[in-house]
Amino acid sequence: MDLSNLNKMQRQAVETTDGPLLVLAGAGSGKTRVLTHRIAYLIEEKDIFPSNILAITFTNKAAEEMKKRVARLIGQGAFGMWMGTFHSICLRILRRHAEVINYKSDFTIYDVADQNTVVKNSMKQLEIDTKRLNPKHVRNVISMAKNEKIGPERFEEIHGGNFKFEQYIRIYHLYQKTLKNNNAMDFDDLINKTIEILQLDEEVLKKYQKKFKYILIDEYQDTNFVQYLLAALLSGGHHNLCAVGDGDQSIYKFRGADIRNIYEFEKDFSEAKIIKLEQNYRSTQTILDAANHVISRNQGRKPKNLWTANGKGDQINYYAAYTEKDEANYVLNKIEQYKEKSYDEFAILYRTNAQSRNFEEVFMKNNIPYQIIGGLKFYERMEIKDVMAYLKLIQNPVDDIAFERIVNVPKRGIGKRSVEKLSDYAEDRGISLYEALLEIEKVGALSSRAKNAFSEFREIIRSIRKKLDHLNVLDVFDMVIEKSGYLDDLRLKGDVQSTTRIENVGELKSVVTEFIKSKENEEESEGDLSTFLAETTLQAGIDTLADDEPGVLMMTLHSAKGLEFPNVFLVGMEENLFPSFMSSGTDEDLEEERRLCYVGITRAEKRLFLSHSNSRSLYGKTNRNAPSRFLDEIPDELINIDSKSIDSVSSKSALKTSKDGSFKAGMKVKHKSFGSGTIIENNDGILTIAFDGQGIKKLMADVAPIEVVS
DNA sequence: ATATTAGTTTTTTTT
DNA sequence: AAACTAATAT
Repeated sequence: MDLSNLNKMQRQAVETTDGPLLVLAGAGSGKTRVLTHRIAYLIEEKDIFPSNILAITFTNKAAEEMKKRVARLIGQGAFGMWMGTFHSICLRILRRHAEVINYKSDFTIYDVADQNTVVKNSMKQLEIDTKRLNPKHVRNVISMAKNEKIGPERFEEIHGGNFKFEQYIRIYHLYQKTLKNNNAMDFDDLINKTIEILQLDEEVLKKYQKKFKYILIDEYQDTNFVQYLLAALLSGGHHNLCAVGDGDQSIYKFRGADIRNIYEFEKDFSEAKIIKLEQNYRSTQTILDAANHVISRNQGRKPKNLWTANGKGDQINYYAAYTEKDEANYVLNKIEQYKEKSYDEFAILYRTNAQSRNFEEVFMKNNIPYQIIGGLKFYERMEIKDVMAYLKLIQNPVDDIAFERIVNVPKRGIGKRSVEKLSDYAEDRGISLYEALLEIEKVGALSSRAKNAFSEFREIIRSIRKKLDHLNVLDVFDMVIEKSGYLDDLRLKGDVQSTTRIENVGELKSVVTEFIKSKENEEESEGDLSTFLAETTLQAGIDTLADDEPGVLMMTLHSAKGLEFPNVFLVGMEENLFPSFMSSGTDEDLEEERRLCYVGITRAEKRLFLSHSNSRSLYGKTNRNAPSRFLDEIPDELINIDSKSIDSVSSKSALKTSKDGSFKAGMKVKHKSFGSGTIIENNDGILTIAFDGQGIKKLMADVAPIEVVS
């Protein structure tokens, strides 16, 4: 095993194979390189079977990438090695041992939207007003409890008698019961239930402890309590647990991640060794200096000394935009200025998904290829959720959430009232909606007309389910489309939106086709419907990144974790936006925002561009935000101030005057009451003008009292 | 049962 | 500004 291209610390991290090991890996310090070499080293030098290794990554994409790199190192695939996210690893265990906790192994996974529906339905049943108590908030309370391994009973023990919590307790109980009845698990259950299996069944625990002789966990700073618990359980016999992470990059507190996991690793695992990787290979000295200065403001951190042998490189560019459009144009101009080979050398990182729109518009207008990661994900679109609900119901007929979603989609004359009647019938008998549907004739409350409509729906599902054993996923998909009449209905509507939806359903079909192709060489059970449904539900935004379609990448700072790009734009560096107004409450929240900023800065290899906009619209209102405090935390000498280059506005798309060609961006003008200012944009005769000391106004060119000064 | 309208609510980040 | 919800009309 050739370790000559590793530095001393990296090599130590590879060779310290036994016992608990924490690798504190600063940004860009070659962490993935260490992990892949470590796995290769275990296999080649220590003669460990790949099947005895478990490696947990943060995204499926990272797992795929790492598998490839290990294969390259050892000259063949590491067959039998378990590598994936906590959720996908747990899923594999759950499918095998679901019976231990009285679940059927073909359970459905509920995503956040499904969870919200369950919470809402539960609240309705309990007659709790969803106006007075936000279901999304309740979902979060439940999820946070689960992250701490607190089930409904324990939750009641802790909070019982507390008036404020009475409702949470009742909802949580019903929520969990509903999931069980629907043979479904939410994201948190995947981990919790796996732990339950291991705790309940000594033999299963022993089996996996014996199997996973070496365990590696990446991004350890973003694990939560139950994930820590799982790691501790699995490594219980041998303690060969290698955790890799960086406390300064912990950015998932809102999801239950606990930064203490990494800070207290030594306490949790006795005789743990700690290795620090402090040499950065990614960024220029300038970029690293900026990052170090920003993160040093955090009080609750363990100091470290991240350094690089790279040269100083370019200064960091800073631009104060007038408007969001101006900011987008600035980015566009810089991309054209610095582009070498391909557009994927650039990434635009922002705090919130909504910010992608302005950039998208500018790129579209100028024919620049781009990819947006995350946002409204493919699988969250209405039509995709509809078709998936058909598949889910066929796979798991007791899934009432899926049932209710599609019972009248496309419209077949089954109204709300009829579903309620069916639901009452089912509830009285303690059966699922589908089971009630099977005996629809016996549901007295329904009119014969409603019964007919219901039995039409029943035949769609039943006929496909009957043949399920002989069909592959693609066949099922085709039958769903055909029998449900879903596409026919969309075609009939014929509007633009329906056309897009038809295209999306078509794209889902190619996803199915791809899925079948990718599982050709696997065991039969790996390519079945329940695997397809689970894999798509557990997909991260970044997992959909297409490497073969080079374009400017746009994503949130969260999605950018673990990635690197030659040129990075950190946009929307404004107070209230970044740091977010939601997190300006406590120091702890603010420190997490600062870590997010640190993550953003350290994604950049060569150049970093920081920008903010004087005006920004949110909620249909235009706001003015001060520049982000994080900008002040970067030393001035590292920064080059890009002039408020009016050129950047005028050179491209912004200035195509049609109504009044006499007003151009950059012109100094005078207004009767607002005084002097500069034209930012002339959009079909609507002028955007930055008035000195008066802010930005929009005025009509042909009626406003404006005169050109120069 | 469904289409239309008016009123309301929302965006922080995600497996 | 867009998307969701509830009330009202067809």
